[in-house]
Amino acid sequence: MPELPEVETVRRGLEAAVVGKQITKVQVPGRRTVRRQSREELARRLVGRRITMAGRRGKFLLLSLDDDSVLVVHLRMTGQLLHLAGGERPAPEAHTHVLVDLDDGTELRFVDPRTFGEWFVSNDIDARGVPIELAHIGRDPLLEGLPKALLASSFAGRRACLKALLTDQRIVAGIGSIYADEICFRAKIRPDRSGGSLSDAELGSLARAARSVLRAAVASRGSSLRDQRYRDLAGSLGSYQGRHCVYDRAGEPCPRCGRSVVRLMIGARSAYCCVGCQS
DNA sequence: CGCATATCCTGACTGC
DNA sequence: TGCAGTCAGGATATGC
Repeated sequence: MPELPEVETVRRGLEAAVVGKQITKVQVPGRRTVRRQSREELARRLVGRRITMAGRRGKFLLLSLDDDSVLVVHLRMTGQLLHLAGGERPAPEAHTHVLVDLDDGTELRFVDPRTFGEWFVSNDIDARGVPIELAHIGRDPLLEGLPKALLASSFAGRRACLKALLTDQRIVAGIGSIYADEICFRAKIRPDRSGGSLSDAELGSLARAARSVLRAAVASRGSSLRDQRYRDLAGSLGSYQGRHCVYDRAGEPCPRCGRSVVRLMIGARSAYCCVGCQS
């Protein structure tokens, strides 16, 4: 659910709130959030470190530390990273799996009901500052752009449907279900088309649509759905949901042609589109 | 290799 | 009102 625009909004919040701060205490009550190392090891590697940079690659948050390691955080479906002001110490809400105290008296909390989210500390960082655990992640459309040629070479000969390819993080990093549907709508292409069937012009439209949808969504601080699960660091909702043209709008009129938006099933997953103006 | 499917998990919602 | 069933969809493991 948190996709590139939501994660970028959290990253910007982290940049303002925690960069330059030192970690003084780490508690990991959750059993599932830290999986690649022990909870004790994660805590040991964080305490005493200063946060030097807040980065992002696709849907992964990257907090660089002053010993050249990187704290990697992925929100997955329901993860929330919250920053509590100094002195503000309410009892942790349910499903709070990690608590990090900072030297300015503020605190970071990770809340994640479905426990799919993940934290780990990596020591193996490549020349771009990306942990080797994320080496398989593809191009980030905001950081590195999304040229038509990349889509053309990645989609050529592929039978898999466009939505599956757009959400394949090895090709393009950061697009999930919401933005895949919105990007396909803007590009006027059905999400159930096979990747290999797209024309050169359609690949161009898709690349342009991806850039403009993602940029607009970042400007609106991401999308908070009906469950209001996605919130930024301060707990505020995004507003891009008000601009969704098709996602979760089955039965409502297409804003472009007026025909009813439909929900397709691609595998076991939903895809929303307008069959009137997407082909 | 490509592609589809199952899996992890909780909470919101639906229908009886 | 309660309760079973369904859906949500991130990434990864598996089966073919």
